[in-house]
Amino acid sequence: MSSNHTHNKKDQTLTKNQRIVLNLLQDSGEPLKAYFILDSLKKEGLNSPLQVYRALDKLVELGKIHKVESLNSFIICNNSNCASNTAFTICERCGKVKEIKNNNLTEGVNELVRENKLNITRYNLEFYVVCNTCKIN
Amino acid sequence: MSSNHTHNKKDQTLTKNQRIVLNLLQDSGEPLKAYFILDSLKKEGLNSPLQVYRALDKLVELGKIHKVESLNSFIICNNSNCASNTAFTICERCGKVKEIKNNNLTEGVNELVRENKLNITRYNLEFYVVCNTCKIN
DNA sequence: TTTAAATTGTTATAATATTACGTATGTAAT
DNA sequence: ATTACATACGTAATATTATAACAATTTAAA
Repeated sequence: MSSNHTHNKKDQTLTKNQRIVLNLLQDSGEPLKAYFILDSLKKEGLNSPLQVYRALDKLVELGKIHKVESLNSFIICNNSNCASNTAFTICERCGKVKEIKNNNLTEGVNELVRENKLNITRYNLEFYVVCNTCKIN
Repeated sequence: MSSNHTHNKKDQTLTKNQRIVLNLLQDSGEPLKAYFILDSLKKEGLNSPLQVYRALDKLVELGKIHKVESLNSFIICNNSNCASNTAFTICERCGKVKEIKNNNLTEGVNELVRENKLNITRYNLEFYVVCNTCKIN
């Protein structure tokens, strides 16, 4: 049983559907839409939207993936120990999405949240940008 | 021609469909979904989803309303001179949505954006909270 | 090993949003 | 006033995103 994916222990507890959806998102690195995932995994045995949505829901719950709300898409979490707080940059020109992690911006936001003593349980931040590649061109 | 709505000059340039959609969102103060708006305005002459979506698109473009992405809903802008940057709190218990404006949090975010010299053109921030009312109960 | 919880597969349908097309309207330049 | 242009309109059809309902099965734990 070899695989070109690196899984941690916790991945072993995923069900088959959850695992193949996670692998696809992992390999892609880009945000993918539910029905694209469905089409891509037909050959793996996924037949209905609900199978995809159920896997996605679970993976979001586990913090392994995130939903990019304004794109109706799902992306692998690139921050292994991230909580439910998410922050993304989305390039307005090319659509590229990056998860922002552990930088001044997210630290600053966390501090602001603490300072302001809002009862914030989690947040989702979407920053629209012109990415470096697009900026040059 | 009297009205219980307060309109500024610019509202005069809105078309009929745009105006009745704006008025509904204004009177409601809550985020409303497109098809709810459609149902509500049947009697005013709105017949198809597209009429609603076109009005909503224009109003978003004008900055008079905002889309709350994670709710697929639209809410009146309560900050008359706001740009395309938006920040909301969303109560996880009761669903109440408030636009955050001109407070420490948004000022802080603006400063972080400046400091980090990201090519950010606009942002949408959604903070999930337990609102004061729900916190008590 | 029996019970409870979670997951599965399937069908159907709900909810959200856009495409395509032709018509009408308002505005500005000729 | 007439043309040209952009914007908005109305309507029908369709695409996209997501969930409900139900029965069967697997899994984990007591």
